[in-house]
Amino acid sequence: MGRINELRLIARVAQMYHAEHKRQAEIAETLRMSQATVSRMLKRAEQEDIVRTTIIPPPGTFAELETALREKYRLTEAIVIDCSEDRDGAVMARIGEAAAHFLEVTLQQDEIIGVSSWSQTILRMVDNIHPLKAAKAKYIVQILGGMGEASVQAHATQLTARLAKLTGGEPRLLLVQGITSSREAKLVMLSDPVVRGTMDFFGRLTLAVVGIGAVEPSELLARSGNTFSREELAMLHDAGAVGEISFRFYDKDGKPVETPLNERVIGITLEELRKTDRVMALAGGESKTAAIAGALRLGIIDVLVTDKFTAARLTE
Amino acid sequence: MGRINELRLIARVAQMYHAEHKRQAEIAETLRMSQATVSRMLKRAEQEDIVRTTIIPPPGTFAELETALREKYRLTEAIVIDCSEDRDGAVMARIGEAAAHFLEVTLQQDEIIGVSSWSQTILRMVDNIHPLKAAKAKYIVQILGGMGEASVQAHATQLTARLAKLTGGEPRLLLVQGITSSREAKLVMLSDPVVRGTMDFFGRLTLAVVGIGAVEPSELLARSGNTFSREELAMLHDAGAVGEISFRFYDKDGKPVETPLNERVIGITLEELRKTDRVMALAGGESKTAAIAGALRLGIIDVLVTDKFTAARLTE
DNA sequence: GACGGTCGTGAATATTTATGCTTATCCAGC
DNA sequence: GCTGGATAAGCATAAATATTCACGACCGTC
Repeated sequence: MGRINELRLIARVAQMYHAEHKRQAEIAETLRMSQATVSRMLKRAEQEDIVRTTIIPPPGTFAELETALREKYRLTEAIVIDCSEDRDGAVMARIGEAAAHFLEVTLQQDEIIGVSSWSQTILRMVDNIHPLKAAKAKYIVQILGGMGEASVQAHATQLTARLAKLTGGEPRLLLVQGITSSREAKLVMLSDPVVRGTMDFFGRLTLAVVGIGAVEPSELLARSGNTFSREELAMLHDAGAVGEISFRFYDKDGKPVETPLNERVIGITLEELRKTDRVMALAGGESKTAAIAGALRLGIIDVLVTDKFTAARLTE
Repeated sequence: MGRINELRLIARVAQMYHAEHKRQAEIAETLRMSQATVSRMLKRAEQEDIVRTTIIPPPGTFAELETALREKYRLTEAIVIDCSEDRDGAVMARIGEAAAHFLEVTLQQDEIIGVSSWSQTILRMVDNIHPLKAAKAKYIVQILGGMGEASVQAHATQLTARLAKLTGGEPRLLLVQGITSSREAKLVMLSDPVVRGTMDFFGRLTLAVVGIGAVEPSELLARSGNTFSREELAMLHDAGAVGEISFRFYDKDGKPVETPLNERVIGITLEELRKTDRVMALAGGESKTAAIAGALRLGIIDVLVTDKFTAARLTE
């Protein structure tokens, strides 16, 4: 009896507020009640489902997949990009682009950014960064040594330097092999004060941008030439390794896989990544699905940028 | 290219804000941007139609009709009530109930309320007023003399007194005939200081609650007995009178109709009503449609309470 | 390549909204 | 009929949100 009149009034208040864009104080005056009452009525309007707010995701975005990813893997943020097909080149480009935009918008003053500089996807990200959007980074730190021959290494260096320039930061390069030939060789490298200087930043990063690699013999071999021995590959495989970040391996449950190989890598460790404020991972593609799933279970990734097909597989 | 990423982010912010009920400051922190930017993004989300707010009128309410009425007749407020059929008794009861609720909610401290105390609908309103809702009225003023025989007059007096009691105000009665037998008789009545005292309030009302009467010989005669002469009725008719408020007549365009009858009425004038802060009219029913339409065109009514059928006819 | 206009930003601040507190009333149970 | 707890209101004020401001970068013209 009284309820219908009450609801009518609430609906009217909601209409004035939401549709006619009147201030609560104005509504209160028109309807001769206090602003507090109007505020409370608006709250009730939501409870009674008289006003309903719908979020319509813009076409080409995948809010649902993102939410599912965030919730399943406890991410701060997930970015899922559209792509017509699984073709790797296109996917990487789109991931890089989205990551670039996100980075630009969320970049803070004086960040210390670590970048895993040999990933193709990260390269695409740097390609797409719009030079400087107000905030300036402090240092751009290369968090993994170079790969393969000198000319390829130069690429990595350039990427880091370019990112540094675009963000206004100072580059901190790691001019050594990412994977040394032996434990001893690594120790020699580490004796270089410049190398140590760069590596000192690993524990002080405010943001790390990393790629995720799959553990498939073919891929690893293709990428790194003969850096891995047949035994090492077998060892990784036996230990259940499914992927790597900065050549630190882990299994499908997100448990780090310790092998002697660790001793040969010059790059950030998973522990150091864990201590980093924000870790942003860029990866997509069918072949990397297991690697990404494992990486997410490590619990060190805050932001994932991937494609819709991979996202769908990850949330299954 | 960049736009899709931008929209994605806006949608994400909108989701966090509207669906997850996070504060802007919290969103800003999560996404490493300023609260100002979040606020701006939310505004853009509305512009881009990424968030859409819908007001769902509760069943049994008629927001559209109300809006149409408000706009067509420039009302502050229109209240349209549901009723299954045009049966007058039921309609009056519902109108009275709705008016009572509105009055309760919008009643201010120390109002001086004028009430046209012989309308059946207003009687139903008073019946439905929930005794006192915080605010107390100052005076309840009877704005039209009594009608017909003494026993009926007592009714009117009681209504005013009851409303006074319910609202905590002091009643100001008008213990005279609403329509005197002649101009001279009226002057005699007006010489009574008590009557004058009540009438002095007519110009100081903060709220007037009035009924609207149709000009149909049958109805007028039925209601008022033989108070009108055949000549007067003819005069009203010739002048195009379609309705009355407090026995002040007007035509279909909302132009007051001046006849010698005016000289015999003891009650508030249209001019006095015009000066009143809020004038609330209660009326519904097929037969009163023209009278209501004319009344609304007078431009003195702020709030109309009516039924859905009448509202529909009025907005045609 | 310098110049004015536009745009977008964060910090500070103004405005608007939500809420804690107090009071008054109502209702249920005694 | 009286008391205790619940409810709802307004006021004052805290909290949240919008806007102003000043500044720096970008862009198209000269």
